[in-house]
Amino acid sequence: MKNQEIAKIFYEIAYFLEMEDVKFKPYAYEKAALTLEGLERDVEEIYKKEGFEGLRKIPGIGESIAKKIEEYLKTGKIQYYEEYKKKYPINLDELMGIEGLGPKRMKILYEKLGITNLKELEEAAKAHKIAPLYGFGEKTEKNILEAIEFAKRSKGRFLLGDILPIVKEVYEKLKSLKEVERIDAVGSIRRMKETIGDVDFLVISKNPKPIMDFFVSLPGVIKVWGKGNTKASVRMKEGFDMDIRVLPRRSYGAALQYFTGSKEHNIALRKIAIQKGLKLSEYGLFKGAEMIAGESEEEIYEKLGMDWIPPELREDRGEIEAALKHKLPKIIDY
DNA sequence: TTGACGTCGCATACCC
DNA sequence: GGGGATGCGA
DNA sequence: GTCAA
Repeated sequence: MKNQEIAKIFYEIAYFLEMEDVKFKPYAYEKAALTLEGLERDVEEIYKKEGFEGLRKIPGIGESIAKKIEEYLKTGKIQYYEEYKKKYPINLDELMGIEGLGPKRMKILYEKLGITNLKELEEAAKAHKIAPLYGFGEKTEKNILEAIEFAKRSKGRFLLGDILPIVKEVYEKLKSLKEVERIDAVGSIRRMKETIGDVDFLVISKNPKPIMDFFVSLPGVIKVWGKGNTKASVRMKEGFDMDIRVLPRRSYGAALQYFTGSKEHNIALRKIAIQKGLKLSEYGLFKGAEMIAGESEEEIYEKLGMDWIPPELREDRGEIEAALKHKLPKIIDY
């Protein structure tokens, strides 16, 4: 199955293009990569049976990207990618995962300091070579060092079973605050995925300040990434991150829907909205400037002509088609 | 052939 | 110290 | 670079 190998190359091409500030091509390559990853069929098999035209039928894959897939299947390489690797001989496997370090700053680090891997990045940061660079500073240098420590220890995803007890405890504490009118844990934790990247809480409140203060000083918080009036983010001692957002009641359902995801599910929903002449965002479902749904998830799905979809099914793997036909499978409850 | 491709909060560095 | 710009993450 | 208008 070559899908994953090719997807990885496309992600890296997207990163190279972002380094050069090319507009929108990164988006195209990322979309193609994402499609390949989620594809049931093996591209090699598609190509054998249906040839170039078969590849072109895959959504998000046009003339140019199909050619590159063909080239990879025939030769095991993609010239376009090889040239970028030559131009920027960087270990993206290691460096793409460093939080807070994106393509723009990576380019500067490579060009000014010749940094190509994690080890070199760490040495440069420890020797205080990074802070004086244009666009960097003391704070950024320190953040990079912390991000390296984190990347070394974990791969950034956590088992649901490991963090669920901690999240439940935090949830109960927040819920007991008098300023909290409602609270939900969303994201992959609400979808009950086996692995969780980070934890998201949504809150309704008219007085967010005390909630934010409480949140960033919870026991187990080892770092505050940021804290404002509507949004805060922390790292827990177990190594995972938690975010909290405060929202108005009128758009809470839309936010629940949006932040529960998955990303693929949301993209598919937005498309349905557009087909109906509507616009779906984290703020609500709109007909022109008028909000026609937003306070509850149920009304959003209803106005889109479908049954409410349980979070566990929201992966854009057929659940939307089923909900439009009102033929969702029942989830076994216990 | 041409326009859209999400958008926003936060932190940070830069400029005045 | 304030204010618009940029990078990043979501 | 891809899609849809």
